[in-house]
Amino acid sequence: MEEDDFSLCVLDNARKAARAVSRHYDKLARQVGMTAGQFSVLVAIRQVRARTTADLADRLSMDRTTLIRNVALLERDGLVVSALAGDGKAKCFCVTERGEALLQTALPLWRKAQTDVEDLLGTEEFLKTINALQRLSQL
Amino acid sequence: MEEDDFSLCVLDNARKAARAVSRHYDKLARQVGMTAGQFSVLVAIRQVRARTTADLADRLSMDRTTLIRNVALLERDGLVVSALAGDGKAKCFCVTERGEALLQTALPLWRKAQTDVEDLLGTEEFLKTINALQRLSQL
DNA sequence: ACTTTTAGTGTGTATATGCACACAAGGGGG
DNA sequence: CCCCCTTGTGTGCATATACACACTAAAAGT
Repeated sequence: MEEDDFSLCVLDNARKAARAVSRHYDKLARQVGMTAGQFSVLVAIRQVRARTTADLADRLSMDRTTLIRNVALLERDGLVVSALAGDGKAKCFCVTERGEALLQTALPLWRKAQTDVEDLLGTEEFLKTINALQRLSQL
Repeated sequence: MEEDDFSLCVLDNARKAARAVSRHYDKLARQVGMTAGQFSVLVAIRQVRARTTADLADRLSMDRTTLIRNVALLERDGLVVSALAGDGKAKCFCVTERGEALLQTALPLWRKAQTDVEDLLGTEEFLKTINALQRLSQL
């Protein structure tokens, strides 16, 4: 056990980083009445008109059932509507006008958060870090 | 909005990475009846004999109240005991024999998980990634 | 036509996370 | 002595996360 260096534990470091980042983005997102996670899902729905929830979950690298509950909160707040697709099985989601408006007020805050990180790391390191995170996601 | 590149969103990428890493480590940890997070806390308690919960939470970059509930689960399972320190306010934690035994069975799995990541990234990139995660934690 | 497979949705349970808040004890001023 | 401040602990609430499981409907096999 003595030869184990837990300061190199990927789990610890990944979760610490995610917690720190989430806290930072969350503080900003809550200024406009959402959580950081809700912002992420809202952007994802807006960008990719996913055909199924499983499809959307894949793109977010999130468990499908986690996504379902996240979207349910967005629907509750009137930011998103869901509808059954023609075939009667699949479900599709759309951002409402209110959701779109909220996104617009949130965007400047998101940009600030991004530049906060860029300022902390420097532009070059920023891009390398994003790349490292993307490679970890493939695990 | 068109100029925003959400594929560079630090929040998304950090959370995706943390979810992927957590899933990987969790699969292994559950083979010996714990979650990955519980393993982390157990190791932390063992390594640093923190004087207070706030102290321990700081080292894990975790909210103090989150830690309290995590430790409560460890106590419930008999892996950790807590005791009030002499001054009557602070609390200290110790890993029990059972907790130590469980740690020993979990360690080979942890080492495997670490080398899995190292194999995915390569040794040099592995160390750079850990470093990037640590810098993100400072946010 | 009936059965099986497949692709999709949703629920139950357990854990994790953190903010707001309340509570408790010791230590100084007044 | 009492008030207040600091330093601890713990709870309530809301959200996030994911595994196991159940349900539904189209599609395909025989």
